[in-house]
Amino acid sequence: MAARPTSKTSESSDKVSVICRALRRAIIEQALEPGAKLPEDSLGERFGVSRTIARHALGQLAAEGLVELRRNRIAVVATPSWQEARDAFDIRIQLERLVVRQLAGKLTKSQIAELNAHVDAEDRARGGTDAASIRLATEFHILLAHMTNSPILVRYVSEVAYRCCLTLSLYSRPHSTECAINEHRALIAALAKGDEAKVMDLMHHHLDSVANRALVAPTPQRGRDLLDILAPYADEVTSDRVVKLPKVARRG
Amino acid sequence: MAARPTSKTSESSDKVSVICRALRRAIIEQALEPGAKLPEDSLGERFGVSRTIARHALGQLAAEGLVELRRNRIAVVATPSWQEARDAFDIRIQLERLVVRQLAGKLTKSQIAELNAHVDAEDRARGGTDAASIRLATEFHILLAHMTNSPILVRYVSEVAYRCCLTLSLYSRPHSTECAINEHRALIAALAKGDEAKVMDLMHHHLDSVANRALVAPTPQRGRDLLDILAPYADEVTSDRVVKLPKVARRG
DNA sequence: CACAACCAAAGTGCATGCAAGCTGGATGCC
DNA sequence: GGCATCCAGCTTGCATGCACTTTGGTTGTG
Repeated sequence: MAARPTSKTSESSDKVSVICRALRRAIIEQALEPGAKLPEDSLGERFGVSRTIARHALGQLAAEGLVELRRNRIAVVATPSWQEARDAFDIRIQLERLVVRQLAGKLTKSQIAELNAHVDAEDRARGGTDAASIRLATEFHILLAHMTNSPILVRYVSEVAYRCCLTLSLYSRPHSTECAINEHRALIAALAKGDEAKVMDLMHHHLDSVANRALVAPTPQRGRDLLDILAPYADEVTSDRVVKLPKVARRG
Repeated sequence: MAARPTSKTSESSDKVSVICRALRRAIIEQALEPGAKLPEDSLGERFGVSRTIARHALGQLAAEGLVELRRNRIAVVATPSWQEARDAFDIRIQLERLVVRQLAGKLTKSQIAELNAHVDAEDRARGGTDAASIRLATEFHILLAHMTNSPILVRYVSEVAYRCCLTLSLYSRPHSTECAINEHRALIAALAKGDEAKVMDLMHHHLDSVANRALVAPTPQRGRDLLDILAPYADEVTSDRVVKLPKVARRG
């Protein structure tokens, strides 16, 4: 039962994982929007490490699908397509059904208290920024996964939840997290009660409505497929002078 | 429509991904057993690259759960516990149910032909080494995942399938892959017929029986928790001189 | 003879340096 | 004026070098 120092499953060294955690959080709080550039030296300078470490961290995040690495190009925060977002949610639903199935009726009193405390925090954050709400809502699900004591499940649920988070910045309108809090409370109650089928259904519908609230329509306004976006404008290109391309300003 | 050169989603550069692929394959073919040491210099020397690249590759594989990285220690091929193996299979079942749900009745003729050809290859490999059989059986599932055209699903199914493969070397007896081939054929037939529920059930039971054939008993004879393994012998330690510790020979 | 401290070899942790590739603006040509 | 070309800079790709940690054998001591 040797106390495993810092290394979970992946997360090689300390400095690398610190940078990973920081970037992950920045991404899910939308401080770093999809498409934001992540040059190695800037990261290294900012975190007080060399490019080698920054590079390694970017590699890890790329493996998680949070950043995109292109050869000889600056790494950018990933920009999932609408379809990928929908797929991510479908996977997440299945994984989290597994989580609650394992947890139903098996939670200790202190665990239930912990969950309730977390939802209270979500409640308090309702007036604050969207970023905090989204992060807390995601962390609720990750907290659940942790309670399964299954490292693999924790890893996959975390990863896919972060990815879903990422899509929220892309396709979601603000203030779509409001009602999720009640659904979280309902989940806790059902978990405590211990009805497997019921709680799996609850989770399923909860995530499904989160997805539906988020992925309002398959119109990736800011999505990556700008060729398709520009298709409607293609006619006018030949006719008149084109308005200045609406190149999104990525950096303030 | 620039042809994306080699980079899929993760897999930063070429050299790194080459090493990753080679190691992955070596691991699932059991050329590298769980616990096998993977020193950075040896890898670098073997693949003709510097430690930097070998290190990066190890980082990626660690992110996939195939190798374990411990600070200041030589990286080793991962040694999942029995419980982790069971969890991996549970996750895999859910993910692959998703795969066949998306695929049921939507496969083209050429895709079905491709699947049949693969199973034929599995059949031919039946006389050969276990390693080849296991690899082909795993690749059948990954091939299915690819046909969903969902990069995320491909990634997760591949990862978890490799992890399951890894556990096969740990807990499975040889020749447990025999009957899987028929189940693969049944899956293809059901997919072609297009009955979603039926095919999901088939996949569920197929993977469940693979898991049951593989994870024969929760007795990790070669598992990592050697403290538990030695527990029964602890009594004798005090009484008589101990026989030479059965330290498993990891390297030929 | 058993045990503890010590030390050299091996291996990782990380930074730096140099070569190669991409980006974007300036230059020259039509 | 419009367009292709070229060049400078920035950024990544990768190897090497040094410091630190672990390891396992050796030596000294009770």
